[in-house]
Amino acid sequence: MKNPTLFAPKSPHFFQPILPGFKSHIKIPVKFFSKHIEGKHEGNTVYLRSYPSRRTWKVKMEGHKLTEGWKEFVEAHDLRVGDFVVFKHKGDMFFDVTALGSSCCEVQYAPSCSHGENEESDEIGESSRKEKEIEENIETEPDQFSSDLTCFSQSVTTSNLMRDSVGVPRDFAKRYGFNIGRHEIVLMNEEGKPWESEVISYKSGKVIVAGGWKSLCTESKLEVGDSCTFKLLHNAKMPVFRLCSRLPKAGAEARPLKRARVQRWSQESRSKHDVREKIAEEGEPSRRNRTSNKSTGDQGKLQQTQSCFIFDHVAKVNQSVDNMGKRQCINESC
DNA sequence: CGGATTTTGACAACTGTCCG
DNA sequence: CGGACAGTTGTCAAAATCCG
Repeated sequence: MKNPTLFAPKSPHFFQPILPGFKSHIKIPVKFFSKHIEGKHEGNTVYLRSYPSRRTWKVKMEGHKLTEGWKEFVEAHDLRVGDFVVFKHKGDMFFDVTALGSSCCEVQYAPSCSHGENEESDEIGESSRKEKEIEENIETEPDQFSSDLTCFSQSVTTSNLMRDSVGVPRDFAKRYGFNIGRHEIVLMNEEGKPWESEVISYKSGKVIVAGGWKSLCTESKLEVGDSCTFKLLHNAKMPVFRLCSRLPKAGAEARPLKRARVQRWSQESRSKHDVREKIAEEGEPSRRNRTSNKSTGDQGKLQQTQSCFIFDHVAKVNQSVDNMGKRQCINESC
């Protein structure tokens, strides 16, 4: 399935999602690091350049982590959880950096007076980001979702993991027509990794997302008791349920939110989970804990389908990069 | 190749919780 | 307190896989 029209980019790229705890450091993918950096460059400093700031940021590299100076870069560019950052290696440890919002589009910065005027300055200005992406800043302000009708929250439970399916709130399902029939969708984690899935409605009125859930939880390190929020994106061929926020067990418990119809943090199930999780930990006699002996074959199929979606996603990122003026293939993913 | 076995998907019933 | 809703669990059928 090699496309002869594709070729390796002159400037190797990698991209990284902005995840909780991102301010202290960001990791360079090991593969990228060993291929393009390790042994090829002396010193432990990298230089980050960004289009909006038009200045160069000096960041310390410890192992394959960017540490000192990264925080300043993050703050200057108002990077938030759910964003993606594309690093284009221009050589000599210089990276052109592009920030993509959680909608997979390039982050727009208000044309502040800092542009041009600040070119010589060390300050980028406020970088006040255009608030056209309403799903931003999800980790620190979960309440903002309560007004965002394109979002819904669910908890990770032993049951939904076991069945590889997760419920969809009725109101949400109704609003977007998922309450009738079956709908192919894409589940996507914070890093943009997609899983083919389906929304299925039952006669009883229950609506579930079937398939991909377990894989997403595994890949995204979501554990039983964690609560996560999905945002519906309609900008693709099929609806995308993108994981845009997560609350670990402890954090979730600390939020006594009132029950809401669509936007809820599933407080009730959380308390249930506490009990059930203990049972699970002590060895739940699961009625469906038989291990699949066909998993290998199915995984092969799954990987094939996933790779198509990943390709789509990379293409999307490419497009955003392209918008900056130069088209490059991203062949170094994390 | 075909029967036996295992796995998975689909649905309904049950149960607990919340809100009006 | 009852209705609505969501999570869990039981059951069954179909599909997939194994194995002689």
